[in-house]
Amino acid sequence: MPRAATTSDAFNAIAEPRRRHILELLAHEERSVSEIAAALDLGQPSVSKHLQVLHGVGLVTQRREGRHVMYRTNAETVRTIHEWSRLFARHWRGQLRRIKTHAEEDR
Amino acid sequence: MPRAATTSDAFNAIAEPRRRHILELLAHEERSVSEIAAALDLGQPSVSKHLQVLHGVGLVTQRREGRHVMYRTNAETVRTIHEWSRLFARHWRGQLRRIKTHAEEDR
DNA sequence: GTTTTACATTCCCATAACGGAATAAGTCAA
DNA sequence: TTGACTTATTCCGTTATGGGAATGTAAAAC
Repeated sequence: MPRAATTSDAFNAIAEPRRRHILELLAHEERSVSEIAAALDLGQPSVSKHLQVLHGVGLVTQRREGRHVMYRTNAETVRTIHEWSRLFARHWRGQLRRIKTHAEEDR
Repeated sequence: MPRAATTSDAFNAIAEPRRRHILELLAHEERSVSEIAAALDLGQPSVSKHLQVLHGVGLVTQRREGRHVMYRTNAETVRTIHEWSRLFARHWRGQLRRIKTHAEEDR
């Protein structure tokens, strides 16, 4: 059995460093494909393909604006990752601080 | 250029669903390789290889106990994932609730 | 030392990835 | 319609994967 497809879920999609960069770039503002390619110094086909992967798992939204297609991070899906990793929050730092920081880190 | 190695960082290591299961299983208590294999219904070689990947990126710790090797999740490394995903917390839920929940979710 | 138990490490193969080049497809302007 | 521009989709070659079987290594029991 080979590795799971990058489009199988958000966890596989964010395994690629360039896709994480794209998500960071699109977190605050919409960008077109060519803008992303310029910002990350990548070829346009590569960027398009990365965006299809991200869109496939719901990590970005897509909106056509004339000839351009504007992409933006869908933070709600990133939240899936956040929630999963939060399962381990109870074990961050030593056991002593657990009670003290429980309210903030276990939230 | 192929996909990044599963051992390149924690993001790549947790892309595999079975490795996430292992981390969940080892979050609260140490387990030996054979116990993990039994719990997840996987072959021993597969489990060993997954554990090497997880250990390589610091997601689990390793301790020999006689013939057994005990593994346990290293939550501190999972925290890396948590912190990255937290970058997007500002965009969870609508803009209106942002101020109200800022203290808890942006922490 | 020999046997048993517990893990780790090959070897194998089918599958999928990534980037780049080339090409296709969709949109607007004249 | 033709042409310019922006994005999407093949096609290609290189590389890594995950599982199973077989094998290697390490530690305890006898």
